[in-house]
Amino acid sequence: MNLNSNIATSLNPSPCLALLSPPTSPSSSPSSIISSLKTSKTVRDLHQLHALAIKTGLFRDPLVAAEVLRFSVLSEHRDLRYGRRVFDQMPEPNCFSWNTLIRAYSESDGGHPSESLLLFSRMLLCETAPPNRYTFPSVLKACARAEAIQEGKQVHGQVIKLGWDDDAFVLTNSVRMYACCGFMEDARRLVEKSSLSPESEASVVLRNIVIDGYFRLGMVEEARQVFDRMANKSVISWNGMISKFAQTGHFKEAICVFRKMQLEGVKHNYVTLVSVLPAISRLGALELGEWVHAYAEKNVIEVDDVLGSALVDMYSKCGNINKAVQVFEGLPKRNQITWSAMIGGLALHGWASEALDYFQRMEKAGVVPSDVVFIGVLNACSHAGLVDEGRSYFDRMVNVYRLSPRIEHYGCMVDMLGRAGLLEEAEELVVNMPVKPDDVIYKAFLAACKKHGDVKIGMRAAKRLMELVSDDGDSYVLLSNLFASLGEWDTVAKLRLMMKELEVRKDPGCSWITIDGMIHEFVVEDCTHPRTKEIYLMLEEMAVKLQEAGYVPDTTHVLLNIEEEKKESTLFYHSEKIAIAFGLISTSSGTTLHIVKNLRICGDCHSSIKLISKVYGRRIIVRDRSRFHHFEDGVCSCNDYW
DNA sequence: AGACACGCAT
Repeated sequence: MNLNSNIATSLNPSPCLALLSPPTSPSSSPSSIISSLKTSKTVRDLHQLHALAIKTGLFRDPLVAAEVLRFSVLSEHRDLRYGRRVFDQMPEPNCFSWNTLIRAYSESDGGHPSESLLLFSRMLLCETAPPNRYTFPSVLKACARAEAIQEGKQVHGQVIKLGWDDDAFVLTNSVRMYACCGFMEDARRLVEKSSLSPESEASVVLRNIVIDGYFRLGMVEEARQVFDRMANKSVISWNGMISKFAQTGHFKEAICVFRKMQLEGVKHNYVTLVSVLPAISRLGALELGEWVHAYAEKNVIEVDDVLGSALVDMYSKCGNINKAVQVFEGLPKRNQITWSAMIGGLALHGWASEALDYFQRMEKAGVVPSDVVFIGVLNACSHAGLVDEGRSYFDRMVNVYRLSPRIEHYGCMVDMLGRAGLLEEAEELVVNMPVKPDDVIYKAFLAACKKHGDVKIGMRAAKRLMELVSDDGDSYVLLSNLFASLGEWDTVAKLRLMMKELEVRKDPGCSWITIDGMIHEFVVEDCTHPRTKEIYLMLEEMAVKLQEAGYVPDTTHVLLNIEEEKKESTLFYHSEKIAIAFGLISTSSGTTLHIVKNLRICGDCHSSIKLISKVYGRRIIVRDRSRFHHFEDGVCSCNDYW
C-alpha cells in the first residue's frame, strides 16, 4: 500500500482493513464481515472479504455466506459466474441464498432466465429450503423474460395454491409474466380482480406493465387507451409511453406525450430525457433537442455517459455536428455506445478522417470496439470513397477484434464498393457473403448500378430482388428507377401495374422542417399547408432566380414517361424544395435551414439546393436517408459524392 | 427485495 492509499483508508475506512487485523480479532466476526461487505466498493474488496470468510471459517455461517453471495451478484460490480461459484461452495444454501441467485439470473442482462427456472426446480427438489414469497417474483420474472408461458402458468398455480397471490410483488410479476408472454386477457383479468384502488401506486405499476405488454404485441392503440384511462400516472408511466412510442417508430407520438407531460405539470427526469431524445434525433427536431439539453442543465440533471450518448446522437442527427463533438468532449465518462454515437455521427456528416481519428482515440482509451462502431467506421469510408481503408477496417474487425460481420457490415461494404463504381467486386461480395443477402443489400447494389449506369450487372441483381420482395414499395421504385434510366418505359409501366395489383405502396417522399418548435411536413406537390399560396409564390420566385443563375433542370431523375416540360415542373415540386421555400419565407435572412428527408435526395434537388444556398445566401443543411449535406455558397459538403 | 433509459448498412 502506498502512502496515498493509506491516507485515503484512514479517512474512509476500507473493508480491506479487516485483512490487516489478525483472524482472532473482533473485526472478523460474522457481523463485522457483513458490515464490511455493505461498505465494500470494488470487486477486490469483495474477493478479499470472501477469502477472509473462508480463512476464518466464517463462510460456514449461512448468514455470512448468503451475504457474500448477495454482494457477488447484486452489488454494483456484479459477477454472476463468481456468484455461482460462491453458491456452489455452500453445503446447504438457505432460502435467502437460493432467492438471491434466482433473482440475479432473472435480472441479468446476459440473458439466462432459464437458469433461474432450473435453479427453482432444484430448490423445490432439495426440500431443505422451501420457496417463500420472495422466491416467486424472481421466478415469475424469469418466465416473463423467457416468454415461457407453460412454466409461468405452473408457477402461477403454485402461487395461488400457497396463497401468495395477494402479495404486491408477486402480483406485479404475475401480471408481467402474462403480459410478456402475450396473454393480455389473463394479465388484465389479474389487474381488474385485484382489490387495489385505481389511484394506488401499486395499481399504477400494474397498468404500466399492461401498457408495456400491448406495446410488445404492437397493439399501440390499446396501450394508449390504457394510458389515457389511468386514474393516476407516475413519471414512469409517462416515460414508458415516450420510450415505447419512440422504440416502435412513433416518433411524433413520443414527442406529443413529452409535451403533454410538461403541460400537465409532471416534471421530466433523467429517464424522460434519455427516452425522448431518440425520437427527436429521428425527426431532426434540433430546436427541441436544444431545449432538452438546456433543460438538463437548468434542472441539474447529470449528463453522464448515457444521457451524453443520446445528446451526441441527437446533435449529430439534427445537423449540428460541431455541437455533438463539443458535448462529447465535455463528458466525464464515455462508454462503447458514446463512442459509437460520435463516430457514427461524424460518418453521417461525411467527416471520414475525423471518424477514423476518433476510432483510433477510442482504441487508445482502451474501449473495446463493438460491431456497431464498425458500422459507423465503414459508413465513414463509404461516404468518403475511402475504399482501401474500408477494406482494411473490415479486415481488422474480423481478424483483430474477432467480431463476426453482420449483414449490416456487408451492407456497408456493398454500398462502399458500389458507390465507388467497383460493381464487379460488389457483386462478388453479394454472391459470396456468408449471410444470405437481404433486400437492403440488393437495394444498395442496385442503387450503385443505377448511379454508374451499368444495366447488365444491375439486371442480375434486379431479378434477385424481385424474387425476394413481394410487398416492399421501395424495391419496386428502385427497379423502375433502373428501367426508367434506360428508357424502358414498357417495363416501368409493367412494374407500376404490378404494384397496383399487389397493392404495394411506396413510401411517399417527404421532407420536414422545424420552425419555432413546430414540425412542418411536406410531400411532393404538397398543397395542404395553410401557407401553401405563399410557398408556391416563393417557389416561382426561386425558379426564376435559379434560371438566372444558370440552373438547368436534370430530368433524368423523373421516372415517368412524360413530356420534358411536365418533367421540369414535377421536379420543382419535390418535397425538399417545398420545405426550403417554406423555410425561406418563415425565417429571417441568414438563418440556417435544417431539412430532413425520408428518402435520398435526387440529383436535381442536389444541384438546385447548391444554387439556392448561393442565390439566397443561406446555409442549408439537409439530412437525407443516408447522410447529411451541408450546402453553403453553391457547394455541398458531400463533394457531390453520394 | 421493483416498473421506465443511450449507438446499428438502402
